[in-house]
This record gives sequence, C-alpha cells and structure tokens, in this order.
Amino acid sequence: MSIDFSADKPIYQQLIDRITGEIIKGHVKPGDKLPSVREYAVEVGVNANTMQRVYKELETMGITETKRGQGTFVTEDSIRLEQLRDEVKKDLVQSFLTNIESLGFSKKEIIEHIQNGEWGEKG
Amino acid sequence: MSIDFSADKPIYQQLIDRITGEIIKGHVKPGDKLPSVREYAVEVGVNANTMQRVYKELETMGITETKRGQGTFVTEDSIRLEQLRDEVKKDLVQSFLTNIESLGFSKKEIIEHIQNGEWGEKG
Amino acid sequence: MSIDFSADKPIYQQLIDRITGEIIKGHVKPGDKLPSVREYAVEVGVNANTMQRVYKELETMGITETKRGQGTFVTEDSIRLEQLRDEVKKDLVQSFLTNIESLGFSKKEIIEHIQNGEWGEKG
Amino acid sequence: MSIDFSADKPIYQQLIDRITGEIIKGHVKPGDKLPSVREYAVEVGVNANTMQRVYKELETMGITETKRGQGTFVTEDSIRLEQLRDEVKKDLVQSFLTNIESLGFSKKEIIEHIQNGEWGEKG
DNA sequence: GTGGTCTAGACCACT
DNA sequence: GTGGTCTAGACCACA
Repeated sequence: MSIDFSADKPIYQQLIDRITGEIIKGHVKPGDKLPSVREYAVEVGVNANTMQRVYKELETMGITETKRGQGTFVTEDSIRLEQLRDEVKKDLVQSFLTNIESLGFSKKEIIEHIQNGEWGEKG
Repeated sequence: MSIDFSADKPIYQQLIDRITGEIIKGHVKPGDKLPSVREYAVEVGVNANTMQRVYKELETMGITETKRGQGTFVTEDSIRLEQLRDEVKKDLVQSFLTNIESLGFSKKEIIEHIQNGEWGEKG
Repeated sequence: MSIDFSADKPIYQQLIDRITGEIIKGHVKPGDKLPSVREYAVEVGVNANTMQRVYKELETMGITETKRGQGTFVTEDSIRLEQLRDEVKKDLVQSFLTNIESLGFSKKEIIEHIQNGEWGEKG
Repeated sequence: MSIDFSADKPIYQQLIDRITGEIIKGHVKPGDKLPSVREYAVEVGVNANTMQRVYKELETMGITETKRGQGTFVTEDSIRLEQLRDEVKKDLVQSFLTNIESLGFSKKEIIEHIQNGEWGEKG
C-alpha cells in the first residue's frame, strides 16, 4: 500500500502501478478527478517532480486526461480502460513466464507453488 | 537463452540468473568447474569485469567456491543448492504476487490467464 | 585512520572496516546520511568505482539503505546494527584464535602478551 | 589441521604457519629432517611448486637449512627459533590490535570476549 | 592461466 | 546531484 523508497522498482513506477490498480479495482472510476499533483505528492511523501512524472505518464498511456484549469481526470473512455487492463495483465504474465524460464522452473511447478502458498485471498 | 544488452535488467543480473538456472536445471552439477572469468566473458561478449562481478556475487550467495589459481567451482554443498532453488522460487513467486496485488488483479484470474496462455509448453 | 594503499588488505575492505567502525563507535548513527559516492571517493583519494563497491557491499550486509536519487543512509534498524557489532566481534576473535592455534600458541600466553603490551591505552 | 583451498589466506601461507606451528609446539625439533618437497606436497595434496615456495620461504626466514643431496632440516640455531617465536607472536598480536582499533572495539572488551568464549583449551 | 583489485571515463535512470 | 552499470586496460598474487 505504501511507497518503498529502497525498493528496486522506481518510486514513480510504484505510483503508476498503484493508481492503475485503483482503477482496475474500480475504486477510482472513469471521469473521477485525481488529486492535484502537489496534493498527492504531499500525501505520499514524494517530490512534486516525481508526481508530475507519474501524471504525465498516465496521460501518455491514455489513462487520464488533463483539463486545463480544472485538474486531471480518469478517462471516460471505458474501452481504453479495458484495453489497459488486458495490456497490463499480459505484460505481467509475460515477464513472469520469461523469468520462470530463465531460472529453470517449469510452469506447472510454479503454479502449484502459487496455489499452495499462504498468501492473500486464497483465490 | 542469450543476453539482452538493452533490457531493463542489468547484464550481470541476467548472467547470475542464467547460471543459477543452469544449476537448478541440473545442467551444471555440484563440483563442476565453471569457465574462467575471461573465457566466459568472451563467450557471452561482455567485459571481464562484468563477469568478475557475476562470479563474485555467486560466491557471496554461497553457490560457488573459488580455489585460487585453479578456478571457480559450483559448491559441492548440495543442501545449499536445494536451499537456493527454494529461495529463488519463493522470491520469484512472492514478487509476482506483490505485483499482482498492487495492480489490482486477483490470483485466480492471473492463474487462469497463465494456464490458458499461448506461452511455454503450448508455445 | 587513513587508507594504506600498499597494505595486503584491499582498499575497499579497509573502507568497509572503517565505516563499520564508525558505526560501531557510534560516530555515525542510524538514519545518518553517508557522503555521496563521489564526494567520499575524492575525500579518501580513491576512484569512484571503488567507493561504489564499498557502498554496495555495505548495503548487501544490511548496514545501509539507498534511497534512489537521494543518497545512502545508515539503516534505522538498530537491531541489525547490534547484530553487526556482534558478528564483527565474533569473526574478529574467531579468526584470531584460529591463527593462534595454527601457529602453536596458547590462548593464555597470547592474552598475557596483549595485556602487557606497549599498545593501545598505554600507547 | 588441514588445508583450506577456498580460504582467503594463501595455501603456501597456511603451510608456512603449520610448519612454524609444529616447531613452536616442539613437535618438530632443531635438526629434524623435513619430508622432501614432493613427498610433503603429495601428503597435503598441493602442487609441488607451491610446496617448493613454502620451503624456500622457510629457508629465507632462517628456520630451515638445506643440505645438498640430503634434504631440508630445521635449523639447529635454537636462538633463531626463539627469535622466530617472539617475532611471530608480536606480529600476530600487533595485527590483531590494529584490527580491533579500526573496527571500533576496546582492548578490554575483546579480551573479555576471548576469555569467556567457548573455544579451545580454556587456557 | 586463474581470480582479484583498481583506475579512468562514459552513460543511464531516478529524484 | 545521486546511485548504478559497463567498458577498457593495467597490475598483482596465487598455483
């Protein structure tokens, strides 16, 4: 939930993932207004420049739209959001499988490990 | 199988993963001698210092042992190698699940995607 | 206090020992920021790569944490620092005793020599 | 007792320490004949060149004497052997104290640790 | 020949 | 500015 400043994953990427996650989960809906850059930066304790970059990338990805003078909003293009969801899922799985392979594990073994694991929702 | 010089993952990490993978797969066995630093560096087309770093890291991980003037050998401590396998698997899955969660996907949905995907054994 | 460029012990190891010592002595405290790699390198007169290696090793040992773009900090995990102190002390004494033994001295004789010696507090 | 091929201390140095130790302990006496280079090399499983170096350094140190055609003998100069004992002891303690200091421990604390330790002869 | 250390200098991503 | 990676090339100790 919180930002890990020592992680290998860049802070801005962690923030992109978090916001993307909120949208995927439906906690944030198409047309919703995001906090201002400064507000959000203060909230999570990062530099405003970092948050600026996050918003910029989100807009580049077509996830948000900026209305001058009004702020940043989640796009109302729900088809785009569906695309986003699929893209993200595909990338996630693809890079995971690449890792599995290069490290010498079989897909079967790993899936079993995930299913038997003691994490999260038991889904 | 080969090194991606433009990937986000550093070359030396790719090499560590590769060698670790070879050991996990059993292609390289306890007590086996690895190629010399310079030899291996030439083989994969990286600088000798980069390969040196890879070997050093492997030794720190307890995977290899160096006999001065003779070369670098995979440890004969097969218990350590079993540990290694488990650690690597656990880390792999753990970080994947963290990603899934922060991006708002359910474990169930992702596993289905992996199983139905067009990768790996069906690839 | 200063670096011996012609010692048998590598420069980077001397630097690790020095920083570790500063922490053990309490001159550097949990959460303190270390000088930047380049800054410190200039200060002691070594190459930046050498210092980079020192910092990397310290991080691997769990003594420091790096916040990207901000610098390197002593871990705030004071339990880890206590562990460190004990580990270092144990290793120090253990390797000394191994030496004593292989060279054929008794522990008693050596301790007497240390206590009567012209070093340290009496120096 | 045995040679550690993966240790940080060079094999030849380990062997010098061992032989020196045997003399200090009195297991090997002034005038005693040492095994031939080849014999000894086979016995401990090292390269003959390595053992050659060991014998050469011992002679340089004035500990042994070579009689052509007869072999290598521990010097009968018992004053030299006493000197040797003292030199070795002094070096040992000196380097230990240097380490203690650079790592931020007090002499007192370390001696207590040695005395309370669960090693060796309890001497 | 083998690993290990160090330098000099370049380039990159992140904040 | 901060840490991180990589190259090229030199030099060293060890077996």
